[in-house]
Formats: sequence, structure tokens, C-alpha cells
Amino acid sequence: MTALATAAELEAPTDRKSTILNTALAVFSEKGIEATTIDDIRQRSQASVGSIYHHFGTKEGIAAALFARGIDDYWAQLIAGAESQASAEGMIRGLIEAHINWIISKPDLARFLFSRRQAVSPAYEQAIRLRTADHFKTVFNLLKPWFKQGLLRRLPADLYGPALMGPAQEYSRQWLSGRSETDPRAAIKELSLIAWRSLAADPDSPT
Amino acid sequence: MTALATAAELEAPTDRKSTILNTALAVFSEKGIEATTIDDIRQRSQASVGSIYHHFGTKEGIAAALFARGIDDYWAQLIAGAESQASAEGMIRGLIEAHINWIISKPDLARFLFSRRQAVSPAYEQAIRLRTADHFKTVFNLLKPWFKQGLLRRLPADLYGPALMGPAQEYSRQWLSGRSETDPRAAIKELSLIAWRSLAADPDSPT
Amino acid sequence: MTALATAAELEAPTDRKSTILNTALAVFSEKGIEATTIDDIRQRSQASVGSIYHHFGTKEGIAAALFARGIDDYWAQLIAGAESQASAEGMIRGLIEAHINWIISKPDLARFLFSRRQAVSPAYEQAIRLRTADHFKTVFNLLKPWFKQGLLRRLPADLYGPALMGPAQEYSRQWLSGRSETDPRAAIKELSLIAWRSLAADPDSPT
Amino acid sequence: MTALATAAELEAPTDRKSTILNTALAVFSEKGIEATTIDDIRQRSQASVGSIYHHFGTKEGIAAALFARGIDDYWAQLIAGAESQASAEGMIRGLIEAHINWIISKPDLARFLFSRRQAVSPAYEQAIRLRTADHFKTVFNLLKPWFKQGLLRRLPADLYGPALMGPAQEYSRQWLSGRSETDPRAAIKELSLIAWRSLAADPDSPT
DNA sequence: GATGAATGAGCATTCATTCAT
DNA sequence: CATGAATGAATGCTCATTCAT
Repeated sequence: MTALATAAELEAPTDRKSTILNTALAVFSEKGIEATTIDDIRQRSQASVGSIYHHFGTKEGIAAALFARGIDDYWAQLIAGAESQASAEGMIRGLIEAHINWIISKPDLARFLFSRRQAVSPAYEQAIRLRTADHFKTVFNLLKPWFKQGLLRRLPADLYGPALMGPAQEYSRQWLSGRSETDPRAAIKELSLIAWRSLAADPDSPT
Repeated sequence: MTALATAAELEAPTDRKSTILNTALAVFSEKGIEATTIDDIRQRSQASVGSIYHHFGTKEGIAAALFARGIDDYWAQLIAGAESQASAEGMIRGLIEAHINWIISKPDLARFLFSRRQAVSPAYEQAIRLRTADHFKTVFNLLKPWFKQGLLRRLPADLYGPALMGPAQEYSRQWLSGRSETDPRAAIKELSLIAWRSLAADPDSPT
Repeated sequence: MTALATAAELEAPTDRKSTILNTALAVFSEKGIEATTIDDIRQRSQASVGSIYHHFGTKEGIAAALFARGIDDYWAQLIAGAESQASAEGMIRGLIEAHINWIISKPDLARFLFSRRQAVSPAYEQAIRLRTADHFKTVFNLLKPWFKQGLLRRLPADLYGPALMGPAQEYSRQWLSGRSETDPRAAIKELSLIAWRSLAADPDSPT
Repeated sequence: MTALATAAELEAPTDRKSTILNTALAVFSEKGIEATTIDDIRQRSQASVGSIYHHFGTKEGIAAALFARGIDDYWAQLIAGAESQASAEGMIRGLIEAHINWIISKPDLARFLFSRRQAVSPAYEQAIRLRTADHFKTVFNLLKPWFKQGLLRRLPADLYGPALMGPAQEYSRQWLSGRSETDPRAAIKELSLIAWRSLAADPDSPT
């Protein structure tokens, strides 16, 4: 499966390129992209500047490579989480669960992915946006049957994302920046319920 | 009212200090704090480097001044929004409404406030966190009666924020970065309902 | 007079800016523009990198400043040399003499001026070309009377420069690069004669 | 004929070494030696860095190889041009003609040859100078009879070159850098006349 | 012979900050 | 209070060259 393959690629640092990438991820996560210097990456990765540039061309090239992998990896997990469920509520829980589990298992990548801003050039920004929209559509298609059956509410297009993932996302940000005390796993149930309540067609529907 | 006073202070004054601050806000919002140089601010504000340093001492000093004002301004508006309401559901709507309205009226300040990260030194970070926690407590106290009356659900402490503001926050991020098409004002009603559903106690099983 | 003023400015290194410029000229002349590093200039000028960039913006900015002054200075001397003469032959001798004397008195500037190539960006290149063409026209106007009187031969436009200054120029290149043994002053008479022979309308005209 | 052989060698062969050399010449001509990177040559020649170094050892090695061929090729043509003539004036015309024709037929090589400066290390510089002096002597020997017959003027040694080739050289520089409008072929006659006038012993001598 | 990953010294340039006027 | 010249550490990036495969 792509998700696993990518994940494996992110973890198995046998060759220089992967080593550099993993190191970069760690430093980016710690200090932020802008505050990270090529020299930071060089020192920790034991690679030479030349080698880093040979493989990535630019500091931004490193970030872009990480973004591409990170996004695909994240969404693959989300989609897998949704596909493993057969009911409307189950699918929503599956998404929240997958999100939280991904955050927990790859906090560095998560911090990196969710902290961007002008960090990446407009060109990449656009590419990332399209890719995200594409993945989002896949998820939406998985939920479509429940919309058709009237189990999920119709909302303005811009609000599906916030309604479904907003609370989990906000919670994740807190946890990732160390501002949370509870175990994320314990939050899954409640966050799933919140998402379900927000989207369920009938507020009185049984949980 | 505090909110208005602060707002006035942010917009109106034409003295050097305020000019610099307003310029800095604009540039920070456009390029991010780290990517903004003192020279950017100098050029747009028509002030000299010396003058900027005379007033703020450090680049971070500028950011800190903006943060302080921004946070207080934002929360003052939130609190005012809550206080203007007398019911549980009304109060939640009041908060969401105040949030969205603030975002709309001060998008630069909003972008600046919500985009931070390692941008500010740990010292300020801590101060900001405490201040935020304090404001949050004020809001929480306003909601307390409804909790006591069993109208609002009890949640793990870390989840109140995400449940209440998560969707609105997520939506705001999208809108502020230009990734949203709907008019924010039109989203208020739906976001309020989402927040209310997330927090309202189940009529069948009161906590 | 402009020429003197410029010359004075080039020699009187009272302020930082002039000091940097003079130092740059010396190093450029020694090692060539491309081979010269900002650090070379910094060390010899006792200025800081920041200061250099404060005044010139770019390494190329330094070269451009030198070019502008150098060209004007050179042509001013040429023109003065021509203007000091009242006959056709005298004027041609005046030009050659001025050329050689300028080379001798400012060898660094001469080496710098005559060694360019892709060293300067196309933008500057164009500016330089226009400026040179302008100066050339001034000289040509001084010679015009002799053309009208039939004392000087008509040539294809592109050949006036080579015919008039080619030998002197070629000789100068040799001398500036140390490939010449004779005293340039001794060459003036002969080079003037060569130029005169090349341009004189009547080969029988007396020397 | 040597000239043709060399020319053929420069243009025809399709093996790696020649391809690299021809590519290098093109890039050198466009951007100058110093500004050309091995990577520029690699990209355009489709060869690998390793291959380039295998054949030439150094970046300077490439330039040196080109210089050697270029100089020999140029002078061979000059000498051939002189040898094809039997009169003093014819010989001078032959030289100018050969010069211009060579410039036209191999503009890249010409640009490369005439643009050097600190581009090559002192060691090569010296070798080139000696080689050039040698070729020059050959030409001078061809002209010797006319000097003995009193058809050509005696000049300080350093001035023969400038007097003979200065105008043609200056004109060539202009043409090679695109600053000339007239067809070089049309300039041959006039440039020959100029050279002849400069060197002819007696101004009354027939043209 | 060919390939391309790896190296690391070197360079132009940036930028927050200071301080004399 | 304002100005802008001066500072210099820090940084991203280049590029000739080496060498194992």
C-alpha cells in the first residue's frame, strides 16, 4: 500500500537522501523551517552541504519533498481509517481516530505539516493545495452514500472540513505544542462524538 | 469599551510609533514575522531604522507589542459577544459571531495572531499563554451557569476549546488564507449551530 | 571642469565611499572583476562588508560606479586633448596624446575599463554603450570641420573608431599588460602619425 | 593544410572529447571563461562530470586545449594569407583579409581567444605569449624582404603589431560583440588600405 | 572510459542592531 | 526624538574536484 511504502521510506534511512530528509524533518519540527539552517541539517545528518544541495537543490526543495510525502502519508491514513468502517458514524469515527493516531505516531511530521505558512513558495503552495483538495474529495466520496441516505447534513462546501476535523485539528495543535495534558487516545471518543453531532442529520440520533 | 479603545489605538493615531506598528502589522501579515525585515518596515513606514529601534528596542519588541494588543483586543470582543447574550445557546452563538466578526474586521491582526510559532521567544510565549488562559477562564466563567444547569456537557478540560472554537478557527484559517469562497457572515449561523450541537447536553441523558 | 572634478573625486579618499571605490579599483585591476572578492575589498579598504553593501548594493554596483566615472574621465581627457588643437593633424595628435597620457596616469582605471566583457550585466552594458556613443559623437563633431574641408577621408561609420584609435588602443593593451618595453610617451609621435596617415584625405599631405 | 586540419578537428569529430571541447567553446564564448561552470558544459555536452575531468583534468585544462588550437589555427590562417601574396601591399592585404575571414568563420573561437585576461594561469599565459611571439616572428620574416627593399617603414618593435593589426583588431572586437553594422567583408578593403598607409615607407607609393 | 554522488572551502549577500551626529 | 552610516556574524548556495562503482 502506498501509505505504508511511503511511511517505510520515511523511516528507513539507509541512503544519504533519506537520512538528510529525516534529519531535516526533525530539525524543522524543532525550530521551524525558517529558523533551521542548512548547517543544522548538515551537522545532524553527517552529510556535506554539497551533498544536501546535490539531492534537493534548495532548502525549500527539502521542505517540498517532506511536504509531498507528509501530505500523502497523512491522507492515506485518513482514507484507510474511513474505508475500514461500514456505517456513517463509524466512518466519521474512523477519520478522527486515524487523524489522532497519525498525529501520535508521527508528531514531527505533523508539526511540520500543520505549521506551514509563507514557508513555502507560492508555486509549491498551489501544488499542495491541489493535492489536498484531491485527497479531500476522495474522503468526501466515501461519505457520499450517507449524505444520499440523509444521515449526514448538507452544509456550505467550505464548512465540511471545519465541521468534521476542526475540533480534532485544534486539539492536535494544542497537543503537538505541548499545551495538552490528556492522552490523545482518550480524546478520540469524545472528538468523534463531537464530529458526529456536528454532521449528523438528526441531533437526537443514538450514539 | 476596552475593545474599541484598543481598536482606535490600532487604527487611528498618526504618530511615529503607531505608524510603525501599523506598518509592521501589515508586513508581518503579508510575509510572516520571520521573513519580515526591519528594512521592510522602514521602507513602508517612512521611518528610519534608528527611530524604529528607539521605539521598540528589538524586532521582537514590535511583534510583542502587536501580540499584546491583538490578544487583548480579540478576547475583549469575544467576551463582549458572550456577555451580550442571556441564554446558553445565545452565548455560544455570541462567541462564534464575535470571533468571525473580529476576523473580518481585522484580518491582518488575525493572520498575525494565528500564525505565530517559534516566531516569538519562549519568554513571550509563556506570557502570551498565561494571558490567553486567563481570558479563556473569563469566558468559561460566563458559561458556568449553563454547565450548572446541565445545559452544557462536561468534557475533558482540554476539549472545551476545540469543541467550542475548533470549527470556527479552522474555517477562519481557510478564509484568512484565501481558501474560502463563502461569505464569513453567512457561516456564522452554521458554525454556531455546530458549536452548540457539540456542547449541548443530550436532552435524554443530562450529565 | 568635470574631468578634473571627477578625477579629484577618484583620488581624494576622504570618506568611506571613495575609499571603498579606490580600493575596489586597485583590486579589480590586479585580479580582474570576477576574481575579486568582496572580502578582498573589505580587507584593503578597512571597511566592513555591511558598509560596502550599504553604499553600493552589489559587487556589480561597485563596478558600475567605477565604470561610470572611468568612462567620463577618459573621454573628458580625450575631448580636452582634441579641443586644445586647431588643425586637423593637430587634433588627431591631440587625441592620441590624450589617450596615451590617460593610460599612463591612470593605468588601474585603464586596465579596468578596457578589460570588461560579460563582467557587467546587460543592463549596465547598454548604459555604458550609449554613454560611449555619446562621447564619441562629441569627438566626431570636433573633427567635422576637417571632413567638410576635405582634409579627412570619408569611411564607413564603423571604421572611424578603429582607424583613429585602433593602433593606440592595441598598443595600450600591450603596455597595460606589461608586454611592452618602450616608453609610451615615445610612442605618441609614431601612433599619431599612423592615425593621421590612416585618416588623411591626401596621402601626399605633409606630415 | 594545417589550418583546415585543425578546423576539421574542431568541427567534425563526434567523439566525447571533441564534443566536450566544442560545447565548452560555445559556452565560454557566451558567458566568458570564469562565468562558465563545469556544470554548464556538462549539461550542454550531455557528458558526465567524471568524463569531462577524465579528458581534461581541470577546467583550465579545457581552456588551455582550446587556446592552443585556437592560436595555432588563427596564425596558420594569417600566415597562409600572407604567403599567398607576392607584393608588399598584397601581403598586408592578405593578412588583414585572413584575419577578418577567420573572425567571420569562427566567431566563437575568436571571442574566446580575444577575451582572455587573468582567465588563464600565469603558466599558460607565458606559454601562450611565447607561442604568439613565435608566430609573429614567422609573419615578420615574410615581410622582411619588403623592409629590406625599403617599401615598409621601420618602427619601434612594439608598434608593428598595433600598426598592422590594430584597426582590424579593434574593428573585430566591435563586430564580435555585436556593435557593428557593416559586413566585415566590406571592411577588408578599407582596413587593408589603412594598414598599408600606416606601414608604407613612402606615402607616395601606389595603392 | 563513463557515471554521478560526495566533498568542503569559498562567496555574495542579508539583516538585526548600535551609535555618533 | 530622528537619522542613516557602520558593523560583522550568519546564511544559503556554488562549484571545482575527487573517487568508488
